[in-house]
Amino acid sequence: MEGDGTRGESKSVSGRQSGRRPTLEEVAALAGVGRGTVSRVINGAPRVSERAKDAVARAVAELGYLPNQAARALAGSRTDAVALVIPETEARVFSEPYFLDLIRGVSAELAAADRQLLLTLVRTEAERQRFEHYLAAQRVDGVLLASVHGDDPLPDRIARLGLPVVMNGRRSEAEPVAYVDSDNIGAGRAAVAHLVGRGRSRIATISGPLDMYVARARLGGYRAGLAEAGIQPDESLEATADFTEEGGRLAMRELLERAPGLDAVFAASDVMAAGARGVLREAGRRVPEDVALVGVDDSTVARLMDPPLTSVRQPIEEMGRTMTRLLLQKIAEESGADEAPEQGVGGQPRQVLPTELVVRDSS
Amino acid sequence: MEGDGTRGESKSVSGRQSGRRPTLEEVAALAGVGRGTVSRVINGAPRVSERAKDAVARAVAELGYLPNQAARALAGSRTDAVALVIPETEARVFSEPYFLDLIRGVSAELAAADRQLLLTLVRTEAERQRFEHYLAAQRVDGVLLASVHGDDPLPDRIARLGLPVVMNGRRSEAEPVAYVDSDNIGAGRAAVAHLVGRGRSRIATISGPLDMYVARARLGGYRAGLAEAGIQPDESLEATADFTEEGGRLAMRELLERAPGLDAVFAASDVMAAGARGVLREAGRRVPEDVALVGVDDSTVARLMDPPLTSVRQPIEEMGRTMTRLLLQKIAEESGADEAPEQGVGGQPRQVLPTELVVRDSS
DNA sequence: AAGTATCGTGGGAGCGCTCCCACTCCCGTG
DNA sequence: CACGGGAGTGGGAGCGCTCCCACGATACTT
Repeated sequence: MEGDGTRGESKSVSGRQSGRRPTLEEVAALAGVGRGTVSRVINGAPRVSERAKDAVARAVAELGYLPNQAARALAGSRTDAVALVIPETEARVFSEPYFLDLIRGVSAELAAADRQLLLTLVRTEAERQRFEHYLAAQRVDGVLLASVHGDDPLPDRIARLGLPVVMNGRRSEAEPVAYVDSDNIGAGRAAVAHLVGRGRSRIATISGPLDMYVARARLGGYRAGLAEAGIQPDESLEATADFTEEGGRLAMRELLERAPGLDAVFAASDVMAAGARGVLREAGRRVPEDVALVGVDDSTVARLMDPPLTSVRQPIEEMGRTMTRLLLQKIAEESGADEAPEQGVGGQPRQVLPTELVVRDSS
Repeated sequence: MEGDGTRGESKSVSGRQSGRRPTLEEVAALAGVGRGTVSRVINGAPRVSERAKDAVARAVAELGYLPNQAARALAGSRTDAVALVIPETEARVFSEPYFLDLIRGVSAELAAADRQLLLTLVRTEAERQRFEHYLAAQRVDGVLLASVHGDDPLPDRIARLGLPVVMNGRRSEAEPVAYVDSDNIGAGRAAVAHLVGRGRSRIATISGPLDMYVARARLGGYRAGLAEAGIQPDESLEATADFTEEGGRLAMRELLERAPGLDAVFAASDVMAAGARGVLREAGRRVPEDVALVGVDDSTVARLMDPPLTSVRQPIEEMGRTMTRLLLQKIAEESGADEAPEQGVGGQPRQVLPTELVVRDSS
């Protein structure tokens, strides 16, 4: 059928330059150089004369040339795209703005490097399968993985496919895969130090699920903080929840029962702090007069609480940027293997970003 | 002698140079058919014999064949990718979970259709430029546009490029571009009807910025609701804010001053309601006893407020799904132009999804 | 001076797919 | 019993790019 005309005619609308989109070949012709030279200029390859660079630049500008990504990917076997994987399970677990901030950081950094962001939310096992197919089909150059659970095999599986990976958060202290995390231990310590500074001594904590490293780290920080202040640890002051509001509520009830004399609570997330706050109110404890309260995340929730919640801020967007930078670096090293002199043996890059206490009225 | 050792031997797990992926050609060879036939089977083209279909399916399974997307895109001039554009300006404006929910819906629907999601956050003019380049470079088959401002030229510009577009929300009542919106007028009406049912009669409203259709629509719904209840409209009961908490605070102060006798407030977003709630507390007005409060979005904020906020829920994720479905349909129609189903003359598809009142303690 | 390393360059050879034309069957028809 | 025609098929011709080899020109050796 000739009826396939869509191709030619829909393009003629853009009209401004000659109908079709210009190709490398046309640029080369106009610049009076060969295809190879144009390609080198476009890709910033080293040995090209100034004269050629100039001519090509002019031709590119005149024709409004834009490289065809598909052709590039086919010929160069790379995609200029990076996947950001978010396991939906955790979307509830962390306070919502978290992922948006992370995406923001990743997106910005990727845009700056002229890379595409492929967002993949995997919630079901089926979607996970599908995603692994994706990877196998080499549709991306690398993978960013958001908050992974303690026993998630995905990171290793991806790494085994030979694809560069960087995670947000880690699965354990000795994480073998490259990651960017925030200083969760520091977060716990800072919170406790602050509470101690406010004259509190019966400081309880509501931690996250202990199969998550982030939860263990914050709990560890809490204990370290107590130790540093010379306060005896007391197991009856430690309760475990699941990062949800309801979990925070339950844990707080438990704590009040076990240790009615507590005068402060460090909740490992703002949302859990919100739950705790409700229970405290029901129990007739004033915040901060009777019980001081500190959360983690510095999310909207913290600001909207009554009283506004003191919280440990994580540099989420910055984590997104950092992990992206790390990944791009790994990708670059991988392709130009000879170009990576400093890289030692088997050492995966890891980075831990500092957290910061934001003091409000709840403490 | 097949010197090609297709199977088994190239199992070196060294990682770097992973065993080559099988190509169409190899599948064809194994299935004992031609390339064309395999392509037809893979793409579900019509006239292929059952026998051939079968042989190909078997070969595909055996080799673990996955089509190379880049090659597909190059040869077929389509990308199987869709861009979701979120203008960052509004990220603050709407309550945060909004976009994540939207992304979730889009992502799910796209995954089901085996399409890639390209997320693009444009915050600066520079990023906007870059994005338009992207589009011009035809790296996507279509574009989804999230909450666009009243005077944004982007939708029209994209449409002019000949790319299918579907927006979330609209710029005005007579939106020329295809869109999916929620029933904002209905939201206002429902809120007012509910408040009237609770015996309130001096019902105020805090609306969003009136250059946004969504704000005008909710305000319109509010007025319609009053009219339906036979209540005289009163301009001193209408205040305008900007969808932020601080804006809600300012508007509430203004309202208390202008109309101290008010007994209810319909805020056009939960976040603004939260701001208003603070002011009411400072002013010694109890919620809901003295003043009933209703928001819109049914976000986390609503649940965490004290008392929990009655709010009009929008089906955000469903909007994401719907707009994606619409877009995919447009894309399909565009390529297989003769297939165009019921779609009439020049009419862009539009859909308005219902909202739903979630009653809590604030009213 | 000739020889050798180096730079800058053009262009052939694909990358893996879709498109489409040509071809073979094999049916029904006149 | 030849004939037109549709169903089913194979494979050539690219899509626009990168890779890489070969080549001439320049620069540096000895």
